[in-house]
Amino acid sequence: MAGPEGGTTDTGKGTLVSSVFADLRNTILGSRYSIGEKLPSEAQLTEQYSVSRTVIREAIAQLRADGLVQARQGSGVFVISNQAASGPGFLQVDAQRVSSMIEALELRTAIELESASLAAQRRSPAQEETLYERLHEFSRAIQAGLSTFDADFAFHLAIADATNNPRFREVLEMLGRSVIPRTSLQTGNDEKTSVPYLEKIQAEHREIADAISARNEEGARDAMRTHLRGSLSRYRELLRGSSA
Amino acid sequence: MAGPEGGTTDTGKGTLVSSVFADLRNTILGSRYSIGEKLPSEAQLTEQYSVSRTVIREAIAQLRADGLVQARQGSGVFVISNQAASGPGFLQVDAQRVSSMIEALELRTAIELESASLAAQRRSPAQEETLYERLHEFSRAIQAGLSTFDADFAFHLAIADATNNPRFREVLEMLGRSVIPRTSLQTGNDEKTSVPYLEKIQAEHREIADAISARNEEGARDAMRTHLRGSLSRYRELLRGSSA
DNA sequence: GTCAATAAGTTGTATGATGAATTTACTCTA
DNA sequence: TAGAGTAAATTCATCATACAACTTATTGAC
Repeated sequence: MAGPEGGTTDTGKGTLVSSVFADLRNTILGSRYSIGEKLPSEAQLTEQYSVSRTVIREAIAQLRADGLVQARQGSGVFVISNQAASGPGFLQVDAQRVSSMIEALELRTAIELESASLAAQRRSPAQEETLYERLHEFSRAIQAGLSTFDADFAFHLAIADATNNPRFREVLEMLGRSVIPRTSLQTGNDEKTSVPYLEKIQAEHREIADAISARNEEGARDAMRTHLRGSLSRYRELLRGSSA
Repeated sequence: MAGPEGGTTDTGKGTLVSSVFADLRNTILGSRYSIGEKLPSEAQLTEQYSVSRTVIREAIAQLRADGLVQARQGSGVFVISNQAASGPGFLQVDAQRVSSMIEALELRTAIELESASLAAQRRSPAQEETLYERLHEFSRAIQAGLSTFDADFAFHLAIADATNNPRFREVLEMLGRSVIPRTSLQTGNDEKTSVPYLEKIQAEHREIADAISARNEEGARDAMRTHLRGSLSRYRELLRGSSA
């Protein structure tokens, strides 16, 4: 077995297939691939997610069923659409529109407040440990000058897992990474990646983790609210800035 | 029945996976399985189509992406819908399993707490009016001896609308009516439809509406929590009862 | 430069094994 | 006999390996 690390999000509940599927789906819908572009090969994805080829193939089969990709034998898997075949209202966030991001973020706030509270009630020792491990990874990413993007999301997923209710992870994966300040929203982004800024985030994360660890429901909820309120206000600022 | 039968599309075009997928899909959409029915096991399907488990599993993965079936480890693969593209059934709740209902209800609690709070902040006068109208409809349904089912759900949707964030309605619709105690869960249901019980619900609803009307965020949140906590405990009781 | 043969890379399928969750059957007890 | 507890059988989830089929890049001869 290879180590339980790798690219993005793994450890947790739900099936591996659904995790990989959700992640790939978000990646595609988030326009991180352009139409016609080729996905990494199955072998590469196997590495990236640290799962077997079986899992990758089933996830891709689901993407195919959604009409997002098309596989060509001998050649590769290609993106043929980046729009959800959204029928009656799907939770698709338009990462280009700030207002859409704010809507999603409010929704996510709802989920995460309860998530933090439930996690404080129910976390297992193992889940507590995982939480701090994610915290540490975030720290390492800062020091290494790497993107904290995945580490941030992984931390929030770990909280969701600590509720022992797999639905919370599902919704979070569905909403994708819409909370996390993206450089994809052009915003002079220097500030967003500055070390002091990231360390503030890290401190907020620690606050949340500590409250969950102490089984302090109220504290966890409050710390999470503070954390997300920060993101929300930053987005609101963006919205004002762009319309002004 | 070995060999390439089982009905329709086989040899000829495309991959084996797409063949098997198309055939299974047609079978399900053609209502040859009823909702909740179990598909043949992977081993049986392997025999039936004379293909490997890999192919069967990928085909089933696609059916899952289409929201037609749901796989339960250790149990089997079950049909959960026989309608095509009736929405990207993601957060499909298995109404047959009480545990699944509880999971969904916890999720819904998260949404509705925030929803009530935001509604208290932002409701327009028109939305306030709508809220009381729904309340009234619920009342009328009780007196008429009709089902309060739709009225109940409509009330909650009205709150979601009062947040002025359309996502809240989307999620609520997605989760469906899973909060509302269903007679579909066999439960001697007489109690559930009794007038005193319904009037208690109605009183709780009024409490919520009043708090939103008064722009009392905390109050709205608390009233909603009380309301949903009731449903949750009723389900928990069911769970204990059925396992005993 | 052209073209055919070859090599390397990628998806499609098959097979066997192990783990985890659930259901069913059975045994033992009171 | 009834019931509880356990053992065994099912069934999906995942991993690992192997080979076939197809595409693309490379090579070598002319």
